[in-house]
Amino acid sequence: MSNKEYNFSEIEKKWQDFWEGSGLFRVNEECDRDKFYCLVMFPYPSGTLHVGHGRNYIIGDVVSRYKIMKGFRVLSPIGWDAFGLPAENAAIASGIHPSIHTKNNIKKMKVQLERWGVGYDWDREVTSCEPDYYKWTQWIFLKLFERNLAYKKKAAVNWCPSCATVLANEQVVDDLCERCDTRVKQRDLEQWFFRISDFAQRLLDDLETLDGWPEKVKVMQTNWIGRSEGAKINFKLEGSEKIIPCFTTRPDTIFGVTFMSLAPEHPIINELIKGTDHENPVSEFVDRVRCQSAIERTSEGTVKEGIFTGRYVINPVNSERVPLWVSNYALMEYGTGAVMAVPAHDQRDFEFACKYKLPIKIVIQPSGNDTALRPEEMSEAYVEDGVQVNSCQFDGIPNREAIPKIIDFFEEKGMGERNINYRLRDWLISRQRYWGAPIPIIYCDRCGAVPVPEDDLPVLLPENVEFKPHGHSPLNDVEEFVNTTCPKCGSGARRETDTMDTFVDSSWYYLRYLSSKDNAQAFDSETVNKWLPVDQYIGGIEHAILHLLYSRFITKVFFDLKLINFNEPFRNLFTQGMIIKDGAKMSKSKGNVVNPDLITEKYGADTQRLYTLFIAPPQRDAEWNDRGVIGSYRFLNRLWNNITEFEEHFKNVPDTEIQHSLFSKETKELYRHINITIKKVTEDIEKSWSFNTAIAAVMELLNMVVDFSAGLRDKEFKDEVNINDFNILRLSLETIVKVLAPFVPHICEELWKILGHNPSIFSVPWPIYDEDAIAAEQVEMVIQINGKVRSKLVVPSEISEDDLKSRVMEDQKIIENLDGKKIIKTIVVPKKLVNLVVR
RNA sequence: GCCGAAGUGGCGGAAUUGGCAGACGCGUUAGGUUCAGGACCUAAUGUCCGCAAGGAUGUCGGGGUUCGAAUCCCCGCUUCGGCACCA
Repeated sequence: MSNKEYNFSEIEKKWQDFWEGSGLFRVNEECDRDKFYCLVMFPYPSGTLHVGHGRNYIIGDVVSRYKIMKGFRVLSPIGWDAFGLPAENAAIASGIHPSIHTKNNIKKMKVQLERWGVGYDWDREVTSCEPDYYKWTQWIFLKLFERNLAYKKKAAVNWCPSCATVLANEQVVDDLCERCDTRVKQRDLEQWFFRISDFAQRLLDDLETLDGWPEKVKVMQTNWIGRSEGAKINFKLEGSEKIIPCFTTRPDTIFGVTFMSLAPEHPIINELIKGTDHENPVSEFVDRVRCQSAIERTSEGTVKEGIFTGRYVINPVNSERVPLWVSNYALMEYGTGAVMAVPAHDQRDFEFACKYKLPIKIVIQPSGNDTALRPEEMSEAYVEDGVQVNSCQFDGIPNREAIPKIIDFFEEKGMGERNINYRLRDWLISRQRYWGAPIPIIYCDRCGAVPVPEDDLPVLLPENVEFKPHGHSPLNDVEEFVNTTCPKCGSGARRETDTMDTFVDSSWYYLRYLSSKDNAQAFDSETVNKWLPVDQYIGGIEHAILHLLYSRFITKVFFDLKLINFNEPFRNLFTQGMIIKDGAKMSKSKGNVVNPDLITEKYGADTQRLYTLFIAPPQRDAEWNDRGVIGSYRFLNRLWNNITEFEEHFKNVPDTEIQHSLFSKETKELYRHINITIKKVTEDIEKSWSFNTAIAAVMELLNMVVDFSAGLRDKEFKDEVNINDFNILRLSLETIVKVLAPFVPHICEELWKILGHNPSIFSVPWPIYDEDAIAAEQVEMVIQINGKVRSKLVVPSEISEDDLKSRVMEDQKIIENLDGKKIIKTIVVPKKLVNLVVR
């Protein structure tokens, strides 16, 4: 056999041009055949892609091409998440305008994507920084503003000093900026928010409908939304008509309240202390605590601190006077900003009470009361279940049962009500940066914040801007941008100079692909309703909360606006694992980036694709091994050489139907394995996306074909048996080429031609296997004695149990091993094994 | 602390209604081919004992269920991810 290396660069270019020219991936949205919307998360144009990024696009391409062969009309679009900080930071550093920088990067990355042979409908390309895209991002803002889902408020927000902008909660990880790892600070600023917290329950409920999502992502979103059930209880302020409500998940502990904690930001504090002896110390405490960052305030290790206000509230159930404190562990953003403190049954309250010598009152005792709790002996709060004590009419009831009863009691007496709280906060969407979609709002002294009329969209980003990181948007300094007239009253007014979080851009792009060139609307409802939800979404786990939660939210808003008829954007989600190099995630700063261009140059795109798929199951992280690439390259060359050496025969030997009656033992076995392989590959793709094992199965088949073809080499195919043998070889090679086509499309197109067919292999239906051919006539069975393998027997697969047993007893090795011992039990697993239990 | 995932040769990984552990590939070793290198071909390759035939042992550790456990149950350990002063 020849050992040439195939000319991948010529072949790959040729077929990439062919697919582009023949419009393999161009899809007419009017088409009503079986549709399949396959979507990969669109990239941020950072400049270059590494092999780790490649995994995402390669997986998406495998799915698209497989579905095409299965007869689906596949929509596979791509675009660019093109607004964002890196381009602007580059502008500050180098003076190159972000739009130039971004366009250059897009050009480079597009070449990379094409070189991988990943197929897209480029006619649908969207770029989020282009006015014809961000016009509609602004339109979406207006729609939310109309429905009061976009609003401005002053709040303590996360400020990244390095990025010189505010960040959403989701973009702060362990008190660090998700982008640049700088420690964020708390600042009181007036900012724009989207009311995502109004959708908390729906976002939670609909997770249950997402059967095609990884459990892990659903758990993460559930945690992030953080629902807790409980009650809101009204405490009267002593000496006032005022009520201070507080939220609790443990209304069963209401009789154990011994103090109340207010968040330092609580608006009532000032009036509580005004003119009293407590005014100065409490104010000082409040000011000091408010300077701390969120993490200093809220981490578990932080020492609890507080100060007495001098005032009391009244516990509604027993009229006890409850001292009112301000403490650093009460958060204004959660619940009502006031905590009813039960030191006996809450660890935080317990620590606080110990520190300030506040009373501890037990209201729940462990059941089986041999070990009754006593306050003076407690070293930590008792947070387990038990039986109510010191709780008047509720005494003796198990606390879990008491909860609804106590809430009913509150509701009857007007003391409080059922209540649910969520951890999810509203989405902070304004950014003090240039390179984003301007928020379409105009401030007028007379009319307030006025939305830009739809007809005036887009609010264009001015081109000539000075780039400096100074903590307010560079747009502030552009007079002709800022100064405008009020759309309502016509008097002089100023534009909003903040831009939108880029996650707003990416929260709706999957809709725009369906009408990327439509100048009259963001998307066409009818078309979108036909093609969405997305059948398969593929992307990184890092978006488990951010992008995927925001997109679900925006989809629900559109649903409410009756713009779309579906509630969830992505029916199936696949999160691929990271490619690791030298034990770490690839990054420029670590210098462990593997450049795909070098791999493609040396071995070709198909090799890179094959290795990326073969390296590990796609959902798992995998270590990139440069040596491993060569194995994939060898395999493709082996396949190439085994087909091309018979090229003449494929032309000359008539391609007659295979005659089963002419099968020899070898041909029958090969025919059987052809069918086994089709089955295995199909099931691996369909059921579990186990591309690595699918490819391994094809490798096994090729190994078998290589052995088989050795016997046919140099033969002339003249008699009937000969021709039949050759056509089995032909069938096996054609099958290999077909089932490999989604993985390594270029070489398969070329080999399909060499096998004597017209292009394209993607117009060929996915092969179907013959179930009957898979059944073997003979099987090898393992013979065990006491669970240890002692012999193996080849027997007819339909052998009777009696025949099998007598064959076992005649086996020389078994006779030796039995050594006269007594057989107590015989276990027979048909077609697999026989186990003799002996003593 | 709570929730979740994972742990198998020198390496990536395979095997799940419980039934031959290590498919496939990398690496390594030996041989062939080659002026040479690479490439290619053939064979071997978990560990230990043995010239061999063969035997023992082996899937993070310890128990258990079973004729039989990588797989099921219990108790631990390690790694990774999420949440974490959210009342």
